[in-house]
Amino acid sequence: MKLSQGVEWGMHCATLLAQVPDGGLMRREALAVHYGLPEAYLSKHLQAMTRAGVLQATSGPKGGYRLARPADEITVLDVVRAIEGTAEPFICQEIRQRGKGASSPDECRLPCQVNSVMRSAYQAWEASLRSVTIGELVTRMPKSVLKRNQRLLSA
Amino acid sequence: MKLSQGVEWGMHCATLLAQVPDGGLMRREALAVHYGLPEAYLSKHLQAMTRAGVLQATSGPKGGYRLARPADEITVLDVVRAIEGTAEPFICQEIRQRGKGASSPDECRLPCQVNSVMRSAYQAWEASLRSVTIGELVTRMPKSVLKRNQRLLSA
DNA sequence: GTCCGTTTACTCGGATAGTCGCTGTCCGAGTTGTTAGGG
DNA sequence: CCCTAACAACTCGGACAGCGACTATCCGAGTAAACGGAC
Repeated sequence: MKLSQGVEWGMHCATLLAQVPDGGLMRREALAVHYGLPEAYLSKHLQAMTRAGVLQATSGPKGGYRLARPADEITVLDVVRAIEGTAEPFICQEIRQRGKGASSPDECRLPCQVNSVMRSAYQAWEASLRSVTIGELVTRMPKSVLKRNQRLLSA
Repeated sequence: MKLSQGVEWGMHCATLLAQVPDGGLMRREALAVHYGLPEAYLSKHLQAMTRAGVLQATSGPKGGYRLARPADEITVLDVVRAIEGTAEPFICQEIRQRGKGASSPDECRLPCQVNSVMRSAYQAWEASLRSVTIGELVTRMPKSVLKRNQRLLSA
């Protein structure tokens, strides 16, 4: 139960891209420099976010990344799932049906309660992440930071 | 973001130990056979649960494991944390303070919003797991299974 | 001056090693029941 | 017959390899701008 550090990178990059004026782009290197991250490895996560449909990439000169949708329509969960994948953290292996004390298939009509509890917790986690958008995160940032970013991004 | 399979093993073993009459014990081998699990590896997880204070181990002949507390006072979260550890899944590395666009320490008086969102989601996950006890899981099991276990455990 | 083709430089994407933690296994330390001997 | 002490067997605990996933990096494929020449 550990999240990849790429989640933090992806989240901050998404919030930064949300501050880029209108349809502007931002190069991979600019993102890396802004947060002091290794550019080569950051590309791996940006790539994943692009595949997941969170970012949109443009090749060639004047190319770069942009948000694929308005920042208010991208949830934190979207970013996390883009980087961490969509697989559930708990995978029930139905050990109740194995071994000496195995339950019959008839007794397993109802889903394994252990699995149900774990799934409920996961859904609560997802719901919490889904309730916040990238756009909201931007508005919560200190105004001095937003101003500085506006200045840096226009240059 | 992936849970160890040991969580499933630990959960089922805990529910089974909750069905042992009064202060009875259960050997490691008996637990492994009941669910068809490799005894050697299962010991690793039982060990962790013992260290965490969820189980209580007795050495020597007639030894074995028992629940350290009444089943109604052991939450699912207790078992999960015993096996997975108590470290938070998201560890904020404060990249907002690094790089060209670094925020000043004064601007970081408030906690990183990304970190706050991730922590809230984790707390929601924990709350969900804390709301269910091992005792409750036992009552939700099919009665035919409980009967069979009673018979197997008395022998 | 305008249009077109070539060149060129720049961007992202995928293929490639390195390292940490979970997976899987074994044997040793500690404890308790047992048993043999003496009183 | 009872008590004691050594023995033996059984249980859990920690130390030891194996493997997959995240970490970290590089170079190549593709693209669009820029430039030079022809009309």
